[in-house]
Amino acid sequence: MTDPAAPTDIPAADLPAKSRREQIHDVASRLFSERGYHATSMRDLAGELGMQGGSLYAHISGKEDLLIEIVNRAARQFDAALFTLRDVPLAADQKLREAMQRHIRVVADNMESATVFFHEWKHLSPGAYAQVTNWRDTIDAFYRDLVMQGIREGVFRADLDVKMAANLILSAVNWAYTWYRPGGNLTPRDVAEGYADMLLLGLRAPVPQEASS
Amino acid sequence: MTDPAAPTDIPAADLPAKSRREQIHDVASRLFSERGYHATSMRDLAGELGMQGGSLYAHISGKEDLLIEIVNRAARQFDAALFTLRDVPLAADQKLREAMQRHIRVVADNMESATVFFHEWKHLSPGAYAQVTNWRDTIDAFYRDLVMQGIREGVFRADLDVKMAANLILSAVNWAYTWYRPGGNLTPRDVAEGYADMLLLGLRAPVPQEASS
DNA sequence: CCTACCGATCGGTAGG
DNA sequence: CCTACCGATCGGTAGG
Repeated sequence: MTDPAAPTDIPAADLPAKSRREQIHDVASRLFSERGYHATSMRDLAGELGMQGGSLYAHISGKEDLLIEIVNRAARQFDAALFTLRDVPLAADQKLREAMQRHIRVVADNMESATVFFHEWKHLSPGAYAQVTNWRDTIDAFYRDLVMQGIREGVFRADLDVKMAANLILSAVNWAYTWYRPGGNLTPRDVAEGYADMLLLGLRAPVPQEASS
Repeated sequence: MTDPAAPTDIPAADLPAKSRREQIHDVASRLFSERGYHATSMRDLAGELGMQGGSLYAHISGKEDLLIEIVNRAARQFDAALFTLRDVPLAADQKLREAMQRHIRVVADNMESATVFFHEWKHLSPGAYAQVTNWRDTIDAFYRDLVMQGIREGVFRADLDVKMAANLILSAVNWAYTWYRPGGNLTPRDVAEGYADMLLLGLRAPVPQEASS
């Protein structure tokens, strides 16, 4: 009948068998990002997975642990993307391009957990909350160091306010979680390159040099 | 006894008598911004005002009406700040400076309601939700028009992607709600001027023109 | 993973 | 603005 070599009962390559734990994590990311942490009930979550509310507790220890894991995993993705860049010998403008590209890619590839990360971390209990604020400080420091490097090397304007420049860069890459649409016509790379061009060169047209024609 | 002209029993100028309705609105803005809409109970709210949960309903008609009013009031502030600027005859770069200053001022002067606005509008029921998305579109359009004006006038680079430029500007002014601290050493004007300088001129140091000394 | 249940708390109302 | 209450729903557990 059908080709005996056809692997019809093997999961498609893009659908590797996910552990139940992983499925719960994914659905929680989606629901928390769409409705918010407190507006999502454990029964909502269980319903989407075709099980009863109480059954979730065979796989997880509590609602907050789900939030902690989503937030921590997002934080680790940003870490992995940026900190390998710290000591790469690139000029500051090139390093900024690369950092923005990686940063935006993490946001774009994880829109749901990024949204949870930015909106729901305030609802963590003190321990996990403190971890996130510390993490945020290290990301801020990464971009401030990058700006300082650029000034030191003469690649960036000497009169930049380091903190404000870092804030401006962070605004651009973080705010993407509010408007980026993964299926659209802009890749994360397009956004990062466009943003980096505008940030590095400015919006204003260059003053026309007296043309020597 | 005391100077009869001294208005000692008149509320201080900075503490005008606020209606109970207004007090509820203020406390709700604070609690919703700190804890989120769904994590704030009507009893929390009443407790901060020294009353019982049920008593709130003598002044308001429901929890969501509070959220709607906070969000709508914030939207109206942005409107009032930006739309009076639409037809002002300023060059695009100057208009951008002014718009950013006004936009950031609205955020800075209303940190709590701005936070509620950006985080909680998704929890509105369909009618109010649609109003907010429409409003967001008009703000986007304002900045896109501004960028287009600048390109048309030759003030901005001709190769700008209008949508991305508008997004970058919006990122800068909106993200301020996450880090600005009203008591700090930066006024909204400082932030707006610094951001506008960086956006207009770029972070990169000008290429050294062969000095004609 | 289900059934059945726990105490706690929710937004909101009735009647005063 | 309070007391007392409503039905609904919450996160989580026991026992299987």
